[in-house]
Amino acid sequence: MSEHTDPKATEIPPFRYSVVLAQDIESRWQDWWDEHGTFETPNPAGPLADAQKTAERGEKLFILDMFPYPSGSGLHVGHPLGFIGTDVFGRFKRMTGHNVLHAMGFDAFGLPAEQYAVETGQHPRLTTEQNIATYRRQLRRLGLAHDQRRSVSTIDVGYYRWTQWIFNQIFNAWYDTDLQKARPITELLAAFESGARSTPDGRAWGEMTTSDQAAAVDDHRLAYVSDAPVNWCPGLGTVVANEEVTADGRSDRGNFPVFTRNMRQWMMRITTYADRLIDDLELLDWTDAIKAMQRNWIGRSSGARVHFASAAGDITVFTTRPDTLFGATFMVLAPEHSLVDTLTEPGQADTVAAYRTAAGAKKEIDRRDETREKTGVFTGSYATNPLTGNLIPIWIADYVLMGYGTGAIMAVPCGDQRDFEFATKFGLDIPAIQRPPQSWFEGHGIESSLDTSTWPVAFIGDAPYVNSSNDTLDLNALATKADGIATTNAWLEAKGRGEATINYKLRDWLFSRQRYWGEPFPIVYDIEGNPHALPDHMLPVELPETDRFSPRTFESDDEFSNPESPLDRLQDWVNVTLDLGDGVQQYRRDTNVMPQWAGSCWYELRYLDPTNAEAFVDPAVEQYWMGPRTDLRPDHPGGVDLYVGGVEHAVLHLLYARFWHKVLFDLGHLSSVEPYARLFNQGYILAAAFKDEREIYVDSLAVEKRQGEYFYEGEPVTREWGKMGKSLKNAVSPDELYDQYGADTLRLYEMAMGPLDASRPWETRDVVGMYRFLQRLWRTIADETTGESAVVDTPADEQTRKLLHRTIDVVRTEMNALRFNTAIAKLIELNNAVTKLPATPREVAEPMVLMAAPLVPHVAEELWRKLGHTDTLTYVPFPVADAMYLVDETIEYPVQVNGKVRGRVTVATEADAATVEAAALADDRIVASLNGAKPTKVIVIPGRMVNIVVEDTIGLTDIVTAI
RNA sequence: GCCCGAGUGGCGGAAUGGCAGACGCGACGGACUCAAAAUCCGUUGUCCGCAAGGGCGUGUGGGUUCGACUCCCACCUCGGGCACCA
Repeated sequence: MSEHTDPKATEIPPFRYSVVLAQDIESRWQDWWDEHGTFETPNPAGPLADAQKTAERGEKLFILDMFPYPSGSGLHVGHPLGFIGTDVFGRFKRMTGHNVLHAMGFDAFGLPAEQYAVETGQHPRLTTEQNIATYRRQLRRLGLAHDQRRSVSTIDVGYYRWTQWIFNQIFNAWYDTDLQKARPITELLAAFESGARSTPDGRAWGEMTTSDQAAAVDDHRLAYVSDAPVNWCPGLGTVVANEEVTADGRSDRGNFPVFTRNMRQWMMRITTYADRLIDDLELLDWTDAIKAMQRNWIGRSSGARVHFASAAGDITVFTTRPDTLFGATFMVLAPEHSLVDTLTEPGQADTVAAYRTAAGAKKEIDRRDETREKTGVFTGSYATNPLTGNLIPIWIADYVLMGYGTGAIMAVPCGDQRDFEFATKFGLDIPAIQRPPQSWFEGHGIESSLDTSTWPVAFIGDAPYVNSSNDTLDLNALATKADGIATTNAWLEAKGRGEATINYKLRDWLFSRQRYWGEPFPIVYDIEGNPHALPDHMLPVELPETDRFSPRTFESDDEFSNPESPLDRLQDWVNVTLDLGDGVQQYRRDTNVMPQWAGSCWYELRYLDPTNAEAFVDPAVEQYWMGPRTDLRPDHPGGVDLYVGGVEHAVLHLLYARFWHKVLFDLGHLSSVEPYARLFNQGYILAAAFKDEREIYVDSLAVEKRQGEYFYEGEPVTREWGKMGKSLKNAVSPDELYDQYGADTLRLYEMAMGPLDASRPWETRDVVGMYRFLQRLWRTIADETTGESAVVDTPADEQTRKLLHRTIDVVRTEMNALRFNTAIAKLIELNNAVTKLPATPREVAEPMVLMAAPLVPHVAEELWRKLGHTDTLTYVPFPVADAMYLVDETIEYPVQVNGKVRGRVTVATEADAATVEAAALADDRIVASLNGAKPTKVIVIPGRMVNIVVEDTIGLTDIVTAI
């Protein structure tokens, strides 16, 4: 001690776990792991193969994070929550005998990267690569145990070459509805040629022109060019998928208006997979919430198509209640329905035209302002109800949507609330066709009556039919809705007036974008405009270099502008001379690019075999990592063992990726039916955000708190909680935490603040608690003055040993279940107990370091070294509790009287119920509590507790009054 | 409107039929220091009580049970998703 010369110099011991020491430990171990390839995971075959190592490491386990989009603002502490969680789990599993595959790539094509590049005037490749470098640096400092050799980016030519290859697989496939699977298009062609399959118009194949033949085949492709209504977004200068349009008709990126326009675009026939995408959800270990969102998005409903005769020919409607057809008294078409022009009588032409214009314009304004008041106009025409033979008026109204069903409905006003409101407003007939139960009338406070003019609302449900018969069909005697539907469907089919069908909300996936920063299509068009997939040896089609990468955008409300693809400007690139088997010819390249979702549809597969130049993945490698685990469950679908990511991808990414995976499975390229066997949604990190009086967010870091009020530059601001991020100006960078505490503290805090699937508010001031714990843990094992090990080789006392083994037991269970917050609490308890010992016994120190290792790997490695070990602890077996120390010789039983704990007794562990009961009744405090009252019943739960039931509570009341 | 999920101290949270509030933050008290920071030790749901001890307490109201934060019914509040889907 030299306090006489410079007291301050000696105040902090030289080897205390300070942030300086933490940073030193962390950078040294990160370098060490890299140098030693610690986290390199062996494959069973291919370039990364090491059969011996694969066997040694144990059972395979594939852990996956939703890979990040490298944005220009870098990481904030909310991003790595899931990454840390999977890292802790992966490290734990490595120590319990698993060959863990864990890698991290980048989803780097797409609109935001391009927008960022446009804003900064730099080429998107440059900005994207810079952003990736920033992400890599920030992620590396977290000490994540990723196999760096497997880190792929969707923008790598070696990656998107295979994205293009997969596109061609999909293009060259069709869906066989009999076999319910995709098959190569060559098999369809063969079936047409042989006559096994009849052509669309019944002509013999040989009599068709080449162009007609091509069209017949193209009509079946799973990727196809279609001239159909799409979502045109002038503000972005591109079309977007249905899934990218918000409920109020705007783009989810940029919030620009979106217009429905017919355009020639690439589509993917995802609708053919609708049933399998719903049904196979059963096989997945996903939350019910996500499954419900997917089911809801696909929107399967069974019903019937019914054909109504009219002057313009048959009009087909879709209904889920064909049994209510007797009550259909009018028909409503969507304003955009193709038969509206034909059906409109001259006298109604002006009214109808005006309504259609207004309905079209309505899409441009914010739909939230729309009132729910029904509007509509009569066309002047009538259709025939096939059951009643009655002529029913045909109306148009915007409550009928062109995009669902057939864009036309039969209106049953007594049984559908919307139709009821419409009929009421326009004075149309509302005959009752069901007798609602008495309770329904009572619930609405009206007399039971079939006079619907007394009804306040439509009746929807199962009830006896009335007025539901004609000469050949009678529903009136049927008991249930199911019977009514089946009977009506049979009648419709027999008469050729309809058929049972299943309808879906899901639409085909609009797959092309008129932007620069994406995968080019591996497609060229011949002089007749027919698309041809480029053969494998012509892949990749590299994204051409240009400095004119900005898309042509338009005024956001310029509905009738037309998209201009940036690639269209590169005519030298567009026009090519190729030999595709028919001799050298002129072709034009497709100038669209794929949507951002393309690259994320299959990245997990490329992690498996990132350097394979012959195939997108080696089948043996895919089988090893993704093959169905029928040892776990007979119907296991295969796929990633644990997929962790945010709930925001519940529909888009997860639906698209499942679709591609199933196509590749059908075509024989994969052994797994589903890509992600288990999905875990981590919560968000929330942070306080502050708004000034203009409702504008202000920089959270500059907000001051005074007496419970918040101020920004002296002005009062209001606080709210939101997802951490740039837009709310409340992002906390991990760099700040590295500087203040180090990465281990950040990791530990993020895991300790709550369950992984719950959102939680970020509180920088709480972080210090985990920092203090690491200091105490360090001090338990290392001498703060010398930096040497402080553990002793004398055995631990019995009590400490028991605590250790109980901790091991719980920590193992909790880590397996991804409950890291409770595992951490147990480790803190153990360490706090050990702190009170005169010295730390090695038999406690070593397991404690190993248990902490998945959570705080850097400091754990350092302590492991201090304990005399020379290699990384990454593959050291995780401690196993000795059952011997999990039981005590005696147990303390809480003793309740009428459910309230009044005392406790200690008895031998093996004591039987009678002994425990006797001990409880003999306890002084219990005797006092009973105050002479006779127990009517004594419940002894072995190992748990005793409850004494006293019916006569006079004794107890006496005690209370005595006090 | 429909479909999910959640309501526990000042705060984050723990306990999934058996001792409510583990662990952490904050707060309060103490040690060290000239002092402060850092660190360490102790107390901390709430009310009554000098204390021993007791009352109350998991959004609200019922129910099941020897026993309910936990299970059931109804309601309230908050968060998320879908939304004129025929």
